[in-house]
Amino acid sequence: KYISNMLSKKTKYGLKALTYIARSEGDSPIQVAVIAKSEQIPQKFLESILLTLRKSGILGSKKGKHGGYYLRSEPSEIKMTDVMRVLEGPIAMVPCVSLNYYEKCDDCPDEDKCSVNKLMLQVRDSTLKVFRNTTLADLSNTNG
Amino acid sequence: KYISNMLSKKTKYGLKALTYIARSEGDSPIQVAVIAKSEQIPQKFLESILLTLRKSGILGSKKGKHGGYYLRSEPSEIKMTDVMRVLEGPIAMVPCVSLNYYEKCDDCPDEDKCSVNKLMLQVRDSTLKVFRNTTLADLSNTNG
DNA sequence: GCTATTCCTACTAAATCGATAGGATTAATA
DNA sequence: TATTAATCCTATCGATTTAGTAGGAATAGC
Repeated sequence: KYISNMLSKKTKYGLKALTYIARSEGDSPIQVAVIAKSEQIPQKFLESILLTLRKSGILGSKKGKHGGYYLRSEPSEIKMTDVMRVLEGPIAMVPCVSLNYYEKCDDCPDEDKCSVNKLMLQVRDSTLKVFRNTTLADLSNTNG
Repeated sequence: KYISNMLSKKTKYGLKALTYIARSEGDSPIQVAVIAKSEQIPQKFLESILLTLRKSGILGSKKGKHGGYYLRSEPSEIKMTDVMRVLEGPIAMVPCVSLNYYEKCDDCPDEDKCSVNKLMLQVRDSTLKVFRNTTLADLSNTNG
């Protein structure tokens, strides 16, 4: 078995693109083609990802010539919890411990007695803590 | 999109089965059929899962009549890090932050400058912390 | 009106997941 | 020794998801 890559390419590309935009913050929007080339992301794929981010309200866009994408808030205001939920979906590893998308497991009569539930609750909490404490500003401040 | 269920059924079933075995600790091994029925897991699927756990050394088995599976260590000695690695694979969300299965990302020239890397490193560390601090004994002590 | 850009819909190849099928092997016991 | 009950092994399969690709419509600037 190869390495399981639990983070999808979509999310990875999305994070890289957001970081790129945050670093390029000027007055004019950034074009998909520019990001795609710089970050080595298939352009058409990136288009669809940025579209998702725009629909979720994280990015804004401008059409036509000299168009592109821009951040709708300051990087320091953009939390990873929001970004990850848009790109990757619920943060919980099982629906029965999800804050925003809770669902009962059909195979589990009693959650209080479920060992999986207890374990995954801890994982969710610790992951959430990281995402809540990290903003896009932290990502783009990576120095190099 | 439906709820993303990042934890596979395999892992979920495996954890439940291990918990069941830990709780039933007597002198005789536990049969697949018994666990499958009690935990509502497809028997044939469970067979393959327990086989994996046996091959990894977490479970032992006895063939033939009155055969079955048993733990090879005390529940308090069985760490979730090991169990999760066997069932779900590497704990890291991206190969480039994996302790045991490290691989460089082909699309990433410099890891030190990579924003995704830094974020996922934190997630890995916090998840690892949970798995290191939890043993099968903790799971089976869930009272009910 | 030309051109550069986002926006939208649909399709596809490959991989993975969640099983299922069918039997080989082994051990207890009558 | 024959029967039976269990693990062990290999192969297959349908459904879903992933990671794109294709093709063009809509829009804005010049």
